[in-house]
Amino acid sequence: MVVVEARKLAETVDRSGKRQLRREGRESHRVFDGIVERIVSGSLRPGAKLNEPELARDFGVSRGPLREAIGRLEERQLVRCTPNAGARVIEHSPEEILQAFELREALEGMAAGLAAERMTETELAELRSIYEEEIESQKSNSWSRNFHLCIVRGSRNAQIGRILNEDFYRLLKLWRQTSSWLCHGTDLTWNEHRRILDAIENRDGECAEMLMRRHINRLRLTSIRNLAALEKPETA
Amino acid sequence: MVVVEARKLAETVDRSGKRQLRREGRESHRVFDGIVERIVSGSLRPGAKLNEPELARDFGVSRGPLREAIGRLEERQLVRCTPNAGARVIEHSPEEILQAFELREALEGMAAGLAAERMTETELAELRSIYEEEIESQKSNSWSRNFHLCIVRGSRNAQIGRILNEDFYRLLKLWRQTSSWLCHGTDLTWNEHRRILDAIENRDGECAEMLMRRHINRLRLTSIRNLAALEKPETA
DNA sequence: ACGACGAAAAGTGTTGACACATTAGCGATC
DNA sequence: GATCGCTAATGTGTCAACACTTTTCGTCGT
Repeated sequence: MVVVEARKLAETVDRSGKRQLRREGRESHRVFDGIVERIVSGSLRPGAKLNEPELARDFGVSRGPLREAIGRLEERQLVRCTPNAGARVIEHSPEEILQAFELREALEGMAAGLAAERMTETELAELRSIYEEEIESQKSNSWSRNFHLCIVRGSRNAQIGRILNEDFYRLLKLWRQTSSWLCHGTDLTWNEHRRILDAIENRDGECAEMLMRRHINRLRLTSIRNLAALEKPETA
Repeated sequence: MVVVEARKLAETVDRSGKRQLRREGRESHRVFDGIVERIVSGSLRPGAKLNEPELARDFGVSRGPLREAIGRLEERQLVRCTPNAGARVIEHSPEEILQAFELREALEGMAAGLAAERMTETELAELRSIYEEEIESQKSNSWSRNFHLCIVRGSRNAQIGRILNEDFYRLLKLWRQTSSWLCHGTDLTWNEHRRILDAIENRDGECAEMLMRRHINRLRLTSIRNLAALEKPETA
């Protein structure tokens, strides 16, 4: 009896047009993407608390799908949960960020080597055009990612691509929000990119890998210097 | 009234000792681990459906935490969800598995190089004792992982370690359940391990990385040969 | 005034129920 | 006899409510 009552009530609410269930897949995905966006855009700073009732209200869902999304975020190392205290946006130490650059060196190095062997002529032309746009616009910040992205795609290795795209590049965007010492593109970048492009065009996998690893290692070392200068400002 | 009834019932159930809410963290973690165990042990075969009501009953939880666990599993690429059709254990093609070995080559190669520079004398002694146990027991299957694991730990890079431990090694265990063509340890393994150990003991990072990459690449190439032999059995 | 205690508020972890989708089973039709 | 359509059963996606925990804030005592 009670159940029937509840059901009738629910149906009435539905008929009134308050909210009909949509069939466009799962809400938890939308919420996941939304929270990722808030994190990498800086709207949710590292260390910030993820208030479940508030977020649920923001995204117009109940706490069920929201908690699903938070679980996914924790699995992706974007938030950390503490028992009975909820989730907070993860805070990475400089050491962890620099370790991630070692990881990136290994992955993008391998990717460049594979790309040199596996890229099609069409992809090669695209890579060259990306490089030329990069030079022209004199902006390596946003376009640099495209250059690297194009090479990773060309490696024909979805496993490596997934880690870089869905883990590293996402975190990089976040780190740039908060860590000013992280090395951005400089004049050196373009020359390094040119040499990498050249190696790939010559189908020289070994050389492409070496140059890519040097390129990323230089970014890491420069970041370390920036960090040291930041922590010891007496040299200024 | 109804609510009070439900509450009293719940309390009664609790008092009877059937199941009181524990404070040891979240159920979704336990369920996650449980399902991972079922997947890597072969109890849940690739392609098998994850029936939510059934699994919920098995683990003694409701579907809330269960769905949280499934979301985490999907994020870890252990299951794949299709809208309104639930989750199935992921099926990796041979190509994907072989790509993962390229990923492993990059990561473990880097890890070996870093380990050569960073391992303490204590860790080095441990690595040597693992190697010697491996020789003695003439079993590289189970111990090989320990040898590799020890090197990864010695690299002092938690980012690389996390991907290998929580992604690759977990999947490797699963793949070995279903893909007979995957290369296991052979006589060659011990000699390769010996040379890697030697390079690390000599603090020769470059050499350690090269040897580790060759080692893993050989596993990949041997697996490819096994696979080809399996698909073209006319040569037998 | 300041700190300890305790009640109220807010938040987290979990549950059972509901709306919609898919699937399986059955009978009618050709 | 096989196929198509309908119906019931099973399953997925979501929600609101509940139990317990943590935090907040007001009160009291010193």
